[in-house]
Amino acid sequence: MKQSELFVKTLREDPKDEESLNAKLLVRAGFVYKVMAGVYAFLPLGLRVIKKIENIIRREMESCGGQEILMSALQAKSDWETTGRFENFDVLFRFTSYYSGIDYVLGPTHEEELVPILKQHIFSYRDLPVYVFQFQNKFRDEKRAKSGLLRGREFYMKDFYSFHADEADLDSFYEAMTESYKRIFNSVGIGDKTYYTLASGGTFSKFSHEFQMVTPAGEDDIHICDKCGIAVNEEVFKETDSACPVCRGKKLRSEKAIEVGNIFKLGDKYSVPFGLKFKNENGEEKNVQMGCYGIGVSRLLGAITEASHDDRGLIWPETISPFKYHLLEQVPGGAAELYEKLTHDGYEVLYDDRDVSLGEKFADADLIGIPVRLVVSSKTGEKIEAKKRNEEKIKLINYEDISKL
RNA sequence: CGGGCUGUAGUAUAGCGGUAGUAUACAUGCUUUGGGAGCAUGAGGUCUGGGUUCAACUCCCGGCAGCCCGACCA
Repeated sequence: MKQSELFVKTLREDPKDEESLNAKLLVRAGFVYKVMAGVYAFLPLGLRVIKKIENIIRREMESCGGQEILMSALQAKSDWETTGRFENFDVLFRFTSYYSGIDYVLGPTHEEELVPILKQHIFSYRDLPVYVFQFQNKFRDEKRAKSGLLRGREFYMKDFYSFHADEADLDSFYEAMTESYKRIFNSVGIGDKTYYTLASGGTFSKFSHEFQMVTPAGEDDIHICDKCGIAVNEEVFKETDSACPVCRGKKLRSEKAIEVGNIFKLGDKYSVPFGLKFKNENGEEKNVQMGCYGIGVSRLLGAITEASHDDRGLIWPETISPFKYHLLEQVPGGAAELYEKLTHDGYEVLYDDRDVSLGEKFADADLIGIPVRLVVSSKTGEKIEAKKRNEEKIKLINYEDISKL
């Protein structure tokens, strides 16, 4: 893509209405636009990152057997009354139609919508298990939105729900999903700082499990056991007499972290109020067992920003960068031919063809953070200059070498 | 939800009870081209409602908005 055609421009100054690093960088680099506190729009570059993350997650969810659907964001009050959560879910956005006086809910999560859907399809043990997932904006009326993309009132999320005939089946799927989550966080470039974390909130099992990425910008305190590689959330750490619940090791280190994923065994918490039952092999009626598995995609965008930047700007992991190559030229048209060739050969390249100084292009390239920068100028002759965003080393290379970067 | 801070061009900021300034971005022209280039010209602004005052962007009160701390966060 030609940068001159990108409608978004970078900002020279940090926005005054943002304090958190992820929001400052993403707004300045033109990845997102702040609509209001806790609500962001995704601009072309930001959306490309979102889509890359989404596709990594989608592949994993499909490999776990998940079928993608898209539920509605607008939900029925009656479904929320069925579970008793219309009254007591504290971050629930409720509103009333101006014309009809009918009450609605903006979905903060989708058990209330999905379970009635499955009631139309699940009757027999032969119908189980079922795995369903979606990507969708969620709405939560946070008392205090904060930290840029990390805690918003509207955010983009992957939510996966599993339905099982019994607890053993739920347990084994839960383990498979845990491994899938680890692969996802590795793929998006934060595997080394993301920990499988024991947390409270298990209504059905003793713990729920979070995936916590270590960062000073985080809002949770976790205790990491380097011996077995897991972490314990502060909220359950208090009850563990300072030992790792897994290996009983005593050497845990405390870190600030942000939750980037969360998996729950729900059991029959939602199948009971909705009457989601099936007949087993013996003709006995049983409650369906459920699990749910979330990843905050837009939060992940902010978290990765926090984890990967320097004082000049963003530094994208290759797998989720909006483009793989950023092509700069010294004089207008100087790299036009190379751009055509790269595009023709299938390279994903952002070509800075703007009529501005090379210095400004360097500054913007550092800010935007594409992993490989290519430059064509009077200094490069027949060669192409290549520099990685996370290295200082500059090399002169031939066209054939580009693919090896 | 409690507390604190802050609202001035697109963006970032200065200042003052009496004609609102700078940088940057933008428009036009010329000169430039390896780390946010130079000169000239031009256009563009005081969150909102009330109060005090001869006069309010400035002082006072309310509202709204943003950020931060706390509480909250299946």
